[in-house]
Amino acid sequence: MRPARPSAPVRLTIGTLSERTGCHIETIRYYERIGLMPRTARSEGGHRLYGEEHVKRLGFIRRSRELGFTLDQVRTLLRLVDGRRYTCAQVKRITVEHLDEIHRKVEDLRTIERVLKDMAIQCDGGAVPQCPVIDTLFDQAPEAHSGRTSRAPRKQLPRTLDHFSPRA
Amino acid sequence: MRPARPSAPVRLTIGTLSERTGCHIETIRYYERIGLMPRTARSEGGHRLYGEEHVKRLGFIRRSRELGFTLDQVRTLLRLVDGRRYTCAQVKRITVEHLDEIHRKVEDLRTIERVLKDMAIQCDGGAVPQCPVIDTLFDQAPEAHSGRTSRAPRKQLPRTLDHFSPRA
DNA sequence: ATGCATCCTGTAGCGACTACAGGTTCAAGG
DNA sequence: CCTTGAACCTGTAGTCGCTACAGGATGCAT
Repeated sequence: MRPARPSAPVRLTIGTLSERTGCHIETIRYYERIGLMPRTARSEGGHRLYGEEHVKRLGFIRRSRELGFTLDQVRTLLRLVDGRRYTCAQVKRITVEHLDEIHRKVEDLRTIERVLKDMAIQCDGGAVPQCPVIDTLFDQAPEAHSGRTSRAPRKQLPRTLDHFSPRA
Repeated sequence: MRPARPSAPVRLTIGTLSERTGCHIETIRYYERIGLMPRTARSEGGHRLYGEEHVKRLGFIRRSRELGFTLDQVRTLLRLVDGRRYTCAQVKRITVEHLDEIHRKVEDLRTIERVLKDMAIQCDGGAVPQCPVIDTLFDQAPEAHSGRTSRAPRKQLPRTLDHFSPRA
């Protein structure tokens, strides 16, 4: 885990760091620009040079992103770690909050899945210019601010479209 | 459903259309700009004027969006409808494709949910600067292009982060 | 010396909106 | 007819998390 000879620090190029972490070069530079990764030492010609600590840090970021944390959440987590003044309670709060959001997304998507399935099941897939999906999309009015266009109670759909955008 | 007197067509302002459909004014103008909504007649002073057909069309768009179709998919659907040369088979194909993607997202999110839960469950939520979540995020290396940093088989996580971006 | 892979900075693009700034029009009340 | 203020107009920039260039400099092997 720890380098055999601390007197000869490993110097990695951005390409090597990219390979080691699976994170694109452009993304690494982007993370540096927005302050998630530190500005590193440079070679004479200005190329970035990294060490094992950067592999670790970038791994942390990437793993967090894989779990759906936003970069803002990652930033918060890293600040806590960097300051060494974090508590398990703080980290748990962020995690549980995020977990709640994931859960909500899953629920919403499953509702959408159900509605779409119901619609698709009525198609005969025929060559006729008539389709129950189109009819349903036209006739079931979306939630209006006011007005009573819908006559029958509809299946409850999520009010927002957040599942398809990066952030609420 | 149909207007009582076709000789006196209903003329709605963009604000009224917005209220009737629940779609923000800016979004309506945006849809016009990208060609999803037609350029309408204007008042003398240049204000947009809409009729019932626009309420219907915008409702279609909004409902489709609520079900997670992309604007590109909506555009395709509308083109089919507009040309009156669509078949049930075409529409069904688009729907089922979309359904598959929703299903994949649900699966991925549920995996993430499981992993996060496993992590959170190990926290005691204490005031100590030590947390299993942080440890896990640091130690479990993300998928690397090459290299054998991970020693134990990890839970399979989705390879991409598409669930958190608008489109693949 | 030469080639060429890799690196650099800076900017623009993606999707689907949202949020202004800075101006014009509309409709109602006096 | 005039004023007020809500509603409208256009155009541009910002959001998130990257990705994809363009146009050039560097690093290293031959």
